[in-house]
Amino acid sequence: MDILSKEFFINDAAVVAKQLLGKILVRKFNGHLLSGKIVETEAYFGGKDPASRAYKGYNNFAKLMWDEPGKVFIYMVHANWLFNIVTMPKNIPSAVLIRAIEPLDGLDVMKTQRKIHGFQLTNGPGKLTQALMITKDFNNTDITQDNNLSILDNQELVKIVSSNRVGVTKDLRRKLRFYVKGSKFVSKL
DNA sequence: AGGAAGATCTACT
DNA sequence: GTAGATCTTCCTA
Repeated sequence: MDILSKEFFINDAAVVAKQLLGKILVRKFNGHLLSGKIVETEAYFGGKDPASRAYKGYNNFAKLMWDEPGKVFIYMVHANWLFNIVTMPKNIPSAVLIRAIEPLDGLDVMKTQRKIHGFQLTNGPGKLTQALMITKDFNNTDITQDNNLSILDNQELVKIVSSNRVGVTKDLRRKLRFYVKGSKFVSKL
């Protein structure tokens, strides 16, 4: 399986969000290999999107959304790191939020990272960053390069369900949340 | 210095 | 299932 190329992310955020479902997120950490299948994503745009960090125009905080496709964009919300990947060519603000993965490798390591026990390992944007040790340190790194964080292509076909985004009151008309149908690892049905 | 940020957990009905 | 308190960092005043 190959690492997703930069071209993969030069596309509409909603398109990339859908295509990311079923792909494998890989995190190398301290000699361990942690991986999981992406089962839930959300698309975020720029000025037209009230729920986006880029809504109010260019600012220091969300400036990475204007950066090159494939860049990692991490921000803290309510004591949780949220993991985004920038899409679209440079200077067009847009990104995909990874909301949930299905754990594949390194389950035991993930469990020790997460504070609480049980099966709720990676079924939420803040939970998967905890489990995979993704922090602000990854901001601005290129996910299309071979480093400690990358996404592998996967031929597996998944059934995609779209819905409204989670936790967003001022949402757009479009359905911008996507998840794998039937997966038990999504944050919410 | 203050506030806002669209998540998580716990405790309840 | 839902609701409310609280978590931590960064930006802007």
